[in-house]
Amino acid sequence: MRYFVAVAEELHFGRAAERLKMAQPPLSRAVQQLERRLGVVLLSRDRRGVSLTTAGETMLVEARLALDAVDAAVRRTRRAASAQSALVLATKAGASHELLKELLDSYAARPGAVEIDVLLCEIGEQRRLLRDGRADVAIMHAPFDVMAGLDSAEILTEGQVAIVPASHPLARRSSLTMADVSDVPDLPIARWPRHDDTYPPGPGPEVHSQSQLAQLVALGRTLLVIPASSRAWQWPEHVAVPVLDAPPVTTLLAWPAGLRSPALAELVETAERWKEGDKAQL
Amino acid sequence: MRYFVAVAEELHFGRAAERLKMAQPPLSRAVQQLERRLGVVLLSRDRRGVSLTTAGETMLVEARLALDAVDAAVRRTRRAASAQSALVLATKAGASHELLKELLDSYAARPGAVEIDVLLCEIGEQRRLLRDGRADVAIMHAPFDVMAGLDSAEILTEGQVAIVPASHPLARRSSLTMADVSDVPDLPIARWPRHDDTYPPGPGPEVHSQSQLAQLVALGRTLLVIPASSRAWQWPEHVAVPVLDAPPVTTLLAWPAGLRSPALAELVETAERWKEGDKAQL
DNA sequence: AGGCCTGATACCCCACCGGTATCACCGGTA
DNA sequence: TACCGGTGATACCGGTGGGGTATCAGGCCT
Repeated sequence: MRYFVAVAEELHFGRAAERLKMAQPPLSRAVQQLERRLGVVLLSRDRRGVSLTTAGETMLVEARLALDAVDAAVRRTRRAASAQSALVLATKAGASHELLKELLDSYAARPGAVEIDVLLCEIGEQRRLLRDGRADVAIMHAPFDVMAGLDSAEILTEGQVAIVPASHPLARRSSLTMADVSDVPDLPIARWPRHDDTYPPGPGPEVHSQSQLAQLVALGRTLLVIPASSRAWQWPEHVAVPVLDAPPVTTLLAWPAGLRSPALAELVETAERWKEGDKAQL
Repeated sequence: MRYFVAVAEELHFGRAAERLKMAQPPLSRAVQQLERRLGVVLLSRDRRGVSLTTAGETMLVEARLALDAVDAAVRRTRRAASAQSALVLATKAGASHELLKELLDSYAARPGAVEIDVLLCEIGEQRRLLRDGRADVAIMHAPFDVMAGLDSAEILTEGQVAIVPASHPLARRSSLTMADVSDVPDLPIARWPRHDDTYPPGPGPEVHSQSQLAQLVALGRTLLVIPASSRAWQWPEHVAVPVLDAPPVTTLLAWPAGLRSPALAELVETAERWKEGDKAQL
């Protein structure tokens, strides 16, 4: 199955074999054997190249899930065996430090607390980390991250702010609307790749990592609308202006549905208690 | 991994080997090898028997998920290859016939409709069927069924009714409350097994299948609170009385998160359109 | 002390996986 | 049209490993 996925991704037996660090003939045979065992043709080998059949497409997505599940089993088991099973929490680099720090501190103060490793990842990568067992729980942001397939607990809901250069006219406003920021010619909003790795059309710069975006913001080349608590990116030469009608962003803890270990349950409970306390402060 | 799960479930190498239709020694070796590869002790072989270590417990749940995912890949791929990929819909035997029939009929009337196989299953079995690929979509009932890990679309929300023998005093009431039905000495509510196969305490009869329950209802030995549309179980000698403060039950379509095939998307859209039409009727 | 039941070990054999060498086929090109 | 580059398939071979049987080691009963 791993072999099939490699071939399906490369659409080329030679390159796939190279990636798998093996020779091409056994790879061909292995895929043929998989097809024979399933009784299904997964790849159509036309002259000049390979393409997926519809069954092959199903197999590709299902096989990825299955392989991730196997990886997850291995990783989580290893983790459960070693050093009193620390939890691994995945979070985007841009997420609020203060929020996370407070949460981790309150959790660490609990009697039965286990160690929590923080795993920084790129945007949109959390799902994958949870699925293949590299992480146990992630900080995510609704409505940006799709929560499908995950259980979650809300931590904080807040408005969003626009980050603009201090010298820009918009910086003098005390508040903005989406209409104000969506079509600023000299500060186009950056474009992220879609799931198929193509970019949506538009004037903004193409970015695929947080650091790229940070760079562009620092240069004053793009405008950013982010949750109010995500202040990590605020340079002195930039100003944060509330965007009144931006959809509120909810920060939440998310974990694979059904995999609520005792340690995780405690963390979630801490978060919920913290949230209550936070509300009381407001 | 399959071997480990068998041993972990039986907690006995001999019986596990028998179940796997193989001899005991290779099974022992295979499990040892898995432990060596993971670098983790999964089973503690004490004198007289086998028990799971904590790492073994994680492995058991993760391995089950992984094996199900592999099964799902095989099943869904096979299905995708054969007969223009029919959808398989899983539903409890007790769910409303009329609702399902209307839904299937409206879907079948659509131009691009594929065939839909209906798979009847026991209560609580739908998750498993979706997970291991025997079904693509299921009819479930919130709040009874936990939707974690699944995407879903609501079809219908309705109140619940109590099914009581026509001769019983409660049958003469035009409506009831939960307090009325929760503590009727001669009609105790049946008890279902929990996930660990033990039964909650209480006076009611223990049941583990729909047919058992149907039998008890027919005998007038238990009282039942079910969604108003689930009339399949209504015998002439029984009466359905609305229970005003019973939590409303929502019937919904559920499918594994993220696996929304085109055919499934059409079915969901049909359901949602049907729901709108239904509202208009009210 | 001896039988039993358990899981582990010893040893054997064949299937299968991976490697190398080579073929069959197609497309482009001179 | 003949050649060549490139692709995936086939032929064959060797070693690992998974499965089998026979047997051992240790704990618990009688």
